Amino acid sequence: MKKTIFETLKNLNFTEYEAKAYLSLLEESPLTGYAVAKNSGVPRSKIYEVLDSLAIRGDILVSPGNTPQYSPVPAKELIKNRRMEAEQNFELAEKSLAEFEQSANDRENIWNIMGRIEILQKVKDCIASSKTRILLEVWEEEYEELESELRQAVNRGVNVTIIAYGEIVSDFANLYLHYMGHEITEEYGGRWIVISADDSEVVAGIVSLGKDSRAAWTRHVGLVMPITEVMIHDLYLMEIMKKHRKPLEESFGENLVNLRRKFSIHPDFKKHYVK
Amino acid sequence: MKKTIFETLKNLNFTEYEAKAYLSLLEESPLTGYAVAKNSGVPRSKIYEVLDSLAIRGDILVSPGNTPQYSPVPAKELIKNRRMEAEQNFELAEKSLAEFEQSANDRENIWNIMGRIEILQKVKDCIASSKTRILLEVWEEEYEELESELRQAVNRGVNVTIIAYGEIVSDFANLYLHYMGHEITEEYGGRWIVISADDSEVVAGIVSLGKDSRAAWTRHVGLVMPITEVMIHDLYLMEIMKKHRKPLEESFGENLVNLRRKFSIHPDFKKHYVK
DNA sequence: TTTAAGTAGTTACCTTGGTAGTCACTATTA
DNA sequence: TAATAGTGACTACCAAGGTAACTACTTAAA
Repeated sequence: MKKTIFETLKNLNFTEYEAKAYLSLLEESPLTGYAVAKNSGVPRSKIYEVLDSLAIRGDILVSPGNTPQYSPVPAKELIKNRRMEAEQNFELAEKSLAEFEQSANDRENIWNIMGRIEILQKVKDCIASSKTRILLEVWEEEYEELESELRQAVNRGVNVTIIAYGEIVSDFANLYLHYMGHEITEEYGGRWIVISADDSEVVAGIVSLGKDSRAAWTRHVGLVMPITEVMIHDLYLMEIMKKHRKPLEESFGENLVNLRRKFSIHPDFKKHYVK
Repeated sequence: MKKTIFETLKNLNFTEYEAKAYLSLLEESPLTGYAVAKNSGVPRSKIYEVLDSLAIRGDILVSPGNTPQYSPVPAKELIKNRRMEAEQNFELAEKSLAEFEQSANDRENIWNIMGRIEILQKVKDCIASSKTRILLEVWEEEYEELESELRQAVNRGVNVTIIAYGEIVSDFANLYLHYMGHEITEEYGGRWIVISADDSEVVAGIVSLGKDSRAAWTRHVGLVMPITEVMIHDLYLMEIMKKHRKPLEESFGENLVNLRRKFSIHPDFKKHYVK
């Protein structure tokens, strides 16, 4: 609980000492420098430079006198101010980086994306810039984070087809579900994501390894084509299954899950990716 | 020009090396690590850790291979991502600091505010939280920055009276102008600002010294009352002047500006405040 | 009235980690 | 061979964190 507060304050460019001092002032104020040091755990020998830097930034107020008193700017105001500063900086950044409007249309390279958040961000960008068709193979967990982007794409007139693992519901996309219990989910060795946008751009990779998740993004025809085709074949298969499940199950033994299991990736493959 | 770009990137938590590497990738991509080092001026021996940290943050993309290629995430996307992160952090901060809703209603202390921006921010907060009446003595330069807050206050039903130095126009407030040429402005030794909100809160100080500007904020009755009264007296005087200018000018010589000049603060007073 | 304890503030020094900067070394490729 | 590509081992610097020892003043109890 308290850890999150400190983390949050550090993200608002507080140092540890500054965070401690500010929080103890929020709890009780006004206080003398000595008292802030005592309550916050910041060494007395440091408290005045810490309070000074807070005062100069406008995060606390100083009441001068023989023993000055310190008081915090209310958290709400502080956040409001920080937000405005940040917004200004973003606008400045947009202006000064505007000249670098690049096409970056290389059909030769394969780009590596590290980290689950980054991967999902790239997938979102893909969806957002798509014009005609999206094929998406995705797990329930990731689908939830992509739903609003997908809905927007559909509203733009993009044809969205989703092959999903898990129990998802969608009123806007063509949906194909790979039903399965949770036990089976574990066996897969991890969740992956594959997206093909406008048959010209692909992101594919593992997303269940947190920071160690890896994906590739490419416009390389030699990859876009086969990956897109694989998904299309999967769709064929599912259409066939829908209509002819019984005869197929009979010919492959008691169920098709075992067949799937036979060809699946060995769970140990993870070890190659996780440091 | 280029300095601002580096400054801006540093504010988006780039290090100097990271900024150089990213900018050179924006100018030309994809590049090998070696080429990035060459174009950007980052030492070759550092370029890979720099590019790694950029890649892990998702600011650039890596195309693996015998000699990996690097490509930047377009500036627009980068800023969009940063903005989302920042917004999330602000919302988190608001939640975790919500418990510290303090009244901070001390009528005993006088709080020192350092820096022009911080002072104006405090004045804005005062205006925003006012309920009944605002008396504001202000220069044209500062008035412009406060106008929208003042307008909102009036729309809330707050009675706003402004004593202004300079040529300002306002269709919503009671406005009293101290007309004067620019030569006279210089003589004052600096611009000040005084605001009294709801007769219970006062901010007063100098705002023309940039970072060295100083102001006091207080709810101390011993200060709020006299300061508010001084402004009211100023208003009286201006009303009187409006109607009886001629006889007064006759009794004090050719004009009243000279009288004002006689009693004004000596310009050297600045030296006490500027380091 | 001296003593001890608490309050208030300052000076000096030390450690650590991250960033920056340099040199020297090995491969590989054209 | 020269340019390209990559690595390891240093040094320097600074901000942040951390500790110790000092002065000076006030208050309350022995």
